[in-house]
Amino acid sequence: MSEGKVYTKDEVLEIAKMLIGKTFGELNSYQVQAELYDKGAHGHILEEDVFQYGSNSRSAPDFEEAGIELKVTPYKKNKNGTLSAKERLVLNIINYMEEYKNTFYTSHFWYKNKLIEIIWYLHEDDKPKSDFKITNALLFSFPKEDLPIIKQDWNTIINKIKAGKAHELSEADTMYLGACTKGANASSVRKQPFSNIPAKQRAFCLKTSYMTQLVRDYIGGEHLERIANIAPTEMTFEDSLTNKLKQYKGKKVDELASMFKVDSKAKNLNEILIARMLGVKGKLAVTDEFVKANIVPKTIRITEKGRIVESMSFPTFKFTEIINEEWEDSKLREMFNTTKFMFAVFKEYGGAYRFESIKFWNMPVSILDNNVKSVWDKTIDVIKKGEIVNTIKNGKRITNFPGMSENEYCHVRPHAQKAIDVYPLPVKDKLTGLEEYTKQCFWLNNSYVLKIISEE
DNA sequence: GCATGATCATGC
DNA sequence: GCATGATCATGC
Repeated sequence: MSEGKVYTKDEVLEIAKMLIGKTFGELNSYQVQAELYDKGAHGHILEEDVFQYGSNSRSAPDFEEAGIELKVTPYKKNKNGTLSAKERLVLNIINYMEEYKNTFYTSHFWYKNKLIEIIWYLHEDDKPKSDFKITNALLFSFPKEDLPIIKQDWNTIINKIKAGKAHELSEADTMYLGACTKGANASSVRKQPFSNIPAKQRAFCLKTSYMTQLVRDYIGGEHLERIANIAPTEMTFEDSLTNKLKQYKGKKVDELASMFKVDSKAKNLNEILIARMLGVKGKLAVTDEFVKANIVPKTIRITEKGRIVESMSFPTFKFTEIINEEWEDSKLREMFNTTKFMFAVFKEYGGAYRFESIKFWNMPVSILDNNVKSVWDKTIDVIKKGEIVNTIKNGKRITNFPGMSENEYCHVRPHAQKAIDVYPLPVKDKLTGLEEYTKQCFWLNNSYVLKIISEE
């Protein structure tokens, strides 16, 4: 914002209200600008804060007197009719050298973002931007049930800076408030206070998953079940869940099933049991907290011999799409970079599987950008060269895709209903002449998952 | 026993 | 009909 009028809170809200129902094209018109100007809204505000998405570099909130930060952000309608945020909501840049000196309530983050006027517009793929329409405005402050988690997230980020690990920050470290990269490119780095290693420039953000649920809640009126009796005040969210589950440690699966009156033949029995142990009636994966934080629950069984039998699968990739991706914004990197996992461990001893513990985990950026990337690189190389099948032995096609024995962390393997369940190939496979191939996906090695579970 | 290709089962 | 989480089958 430049020189000029000081706006009160009411005036800001009035301006926002007048924007609803207008397209960006209309906002650009002289007539609408004049109309808004008459009603007390300075045309300049629209120009700088609506059209430029409030991207000023001031440290104060956009409307300093009113204490309001203005954000304009897109959402979209999915094919199945649901709504989703199109992006994370990027907030202020994290000043590594200064922010750690504060407490949450004296932080720069809180000063700038405690009150945000969120203006939503509907993004439609097939339309020019000038036709996108502003549909909703909300004066947003963090809901009291979310605030404890936001505080923890802020602390998690600050603690990593204090530990000299700003360069290891990942958006998936936290639940709602993330530290996302922000800069012209990956080489936008800055100094950090407790290490000589330059760290990527990052900004606080409300994660895409958080914004999606906010859109569904506020615009769509869809509310989700919250995890019962969990009030993460002093304890972290993970600790409060762990604490709640402690009483069930060592209980046999069938004991738990009868305790919670769950049909013990259910295929996803262990998943249901974890939900019930936490007091959740529906699915744990669609609780308010898990959805907002993009936490994916995975149940894991450890055999009597201390082994996880199966590796962990992920969605299939399309051969024709993956070869056109850049690693930095590839689907695989995006998934591991924004997803937190909750491993629920069941251990076999005394002749039965028993509940053991849970563990939250997200992939360290260094493993993602080195080891996982190399598997991804090799996969693309194999597809591009048309060298998928190496040999055929006993009717089975032995592939050149990176296998489990080549990499400590992950591998590529079929993931389909049948071998004939295929995706097209961009390049004909040299040995077989095939133009399509059995669907594949990236798997986390069972040995790696075991290592994660075993780490203190 | 384990790596790897292949397939099952469920739910949307 | 297919995505996804889960699991089977076989040969080295």
